[in-house]
Amino acid sequence: MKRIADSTVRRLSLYLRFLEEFEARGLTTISSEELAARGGTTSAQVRKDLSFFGSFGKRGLGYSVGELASRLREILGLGREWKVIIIGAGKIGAALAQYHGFRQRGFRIVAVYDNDPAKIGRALDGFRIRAMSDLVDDARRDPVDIAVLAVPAQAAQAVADLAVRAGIKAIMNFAPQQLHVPDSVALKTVNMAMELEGLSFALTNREST
Amino acid sequence: MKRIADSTVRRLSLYLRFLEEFEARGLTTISSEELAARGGTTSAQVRKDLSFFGSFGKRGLGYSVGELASRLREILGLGREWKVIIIGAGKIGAALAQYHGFRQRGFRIVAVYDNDPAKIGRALDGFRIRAMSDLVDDARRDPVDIAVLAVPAQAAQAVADLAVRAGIKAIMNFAPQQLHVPDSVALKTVNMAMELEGLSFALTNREST
DNA sequence: CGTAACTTGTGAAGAAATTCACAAACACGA
DNA sequence: TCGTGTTTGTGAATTTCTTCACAAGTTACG
Ligand SMILES: NC(=O)c1ccc[n+]([C@@H]2O[C@H](COP(=O)([O-])OP(=O)(O)OC[C@H]3O[C@@H](n4cnc5c(N)ncnc54)[C@H](O)[C@@H]3O)[C@@H](O)[C@H]2O)c1
Ligand SMILES: NC(=O)c1ccc[n+]([C@@H]2O[C@H](COP(=O)([O-])OP(=O)(O)OC[C@H]3O[C@@H](n4cnc5c(N)ncnc54)[C@H](O)[C@@H]3O)[C@@H](O)[C@H]2O)c1
Repeated sequence: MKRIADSTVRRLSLYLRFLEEFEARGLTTISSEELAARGGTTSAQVRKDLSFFGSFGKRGLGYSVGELASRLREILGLGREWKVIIIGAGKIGAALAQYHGFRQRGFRIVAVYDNDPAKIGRALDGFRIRAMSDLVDDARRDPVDIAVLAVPAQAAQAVADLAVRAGIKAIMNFAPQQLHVPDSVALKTVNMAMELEGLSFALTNREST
Repeated sequence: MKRIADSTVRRLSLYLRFLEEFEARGLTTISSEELAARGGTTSAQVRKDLSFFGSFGKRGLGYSVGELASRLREILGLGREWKVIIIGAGKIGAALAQYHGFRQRGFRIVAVYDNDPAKIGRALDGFRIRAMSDLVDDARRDPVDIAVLAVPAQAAQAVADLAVRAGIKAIMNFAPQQLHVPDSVALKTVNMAMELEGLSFALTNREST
């Protein structure tokens, strides 16, 4: 199978979001043109993105909203539930643990970890915060799919190494730190300072043509 | 001037981060090769990225860490202080308001807004939470550069419109919602659920070659 | 049934981004 | 001063991504 670009996957997520909106409004079919308009892209792009995975539409008519949504869920691997742990019960970790938007999409937070003795054992939105020393055993007993890292930058690499050792296969990193993980582990880093710098660049270089 | 790709700007941010690390360690010169190794890219890429803005290196030697860092800061528009407001004093908004990593990089949070009467007037990390009705007047009196949106998705577009009306020139959006703003306003959306879906896709499609 | 109006799926063209590859510049040691 | 070993800056080649454009399929309707 051909390698699918990151940007394609990102757009598929977006399409799914729009389809769910349409579904909620009771619409049953949608054209690539309409889908493109919402997503700020072109109808050819939409069709090309989908064509990597098959042909889901009907010529002259468009796509069945429900069917395309469920095909996209399948493609994105959202048919199942993913087990997620959060490491670092600080400000960002707590916000994420309490955020219910993830569960709706099949990402179930199963535990929260921290290494601060003052936090371990305390409750956080229904979770009792667990010690880092429990992580490997816990994950061996009950495998975890994704680890969300919300620890300080200096600790991030060591924590990532531990997560890898615990058998975790994907990491979403919020620490402003470039992490190194084996190729077999999927990694995404969200660096908010970098996003702000992108805005700063845009503001600074607006006047020039 | 040629249009600079988003991915290029992103890498420049990254390079700057590494340079600051090197600077802290007291190193004075660095080669594109070393810079590339940290960033997971190639030396040619590094040199090409920089070449859009000038030639900052010395052949046979590499780049002066301090000088390149300050050139990058200039390019990214980090020479000045940017005024930032946070709209939505919920879990994510509070985490961001209390996060000191932004100020270090020249992004100064000047106010936090919310529309919940129970929250307005309360203190949040030194800020008194202000009412949405103050936003336009406040911003007219004392212009703001960037608005960070941390409100529920349903409210996001209306809040963005208000921010635009208040003269804000850049928006960083955390709501899982596609926003429409005039071309003159820079927009970045961080959608964490979409990032997770990217991991889900990677995990699902790992076995296939 | 025939035709008009749509819309998909996809090769081919075009644009953009990345990598290659090498001349030119420089440091340094003998 | 000369030769050796580096490393930059950049056109050219290559790869990747996006857009174009159109045949083919479908519906609607008289
Ligand atoms: N707060 C934000 O808005 C924000 C924004 C962008 C990025 N970040 C990044 O997210 C990370 C967390 O930020 P925060 O504001 O939540 O910080 P925080 O200090 O509130 O929380 C960090 C938590 O990690 C725990 N911790 C520290 N070392 C650990 C280790 N080795 N193992 C396990 N747990 C450990 C601490 O006990 C603490 O509970 C940081 O890297 C920060 O740069 C935060
Ligand atoms: N918490 C997370 O970890 C997380 C993660 C990803 C995305 N998000 C997104 O960030 C946004 C905020 O999430 P949260 O968890 O902080 O929610 P929250 O409910 O804790 O906070 C939302 C805040 O916005 C305020 N608000 C609501 N409508 C407003 C309006 N019209 N004008 C001004 N303020 C208004 C509310 O009073 C509240 O204080 C949501 O869109 C959410 O989907 C949150």
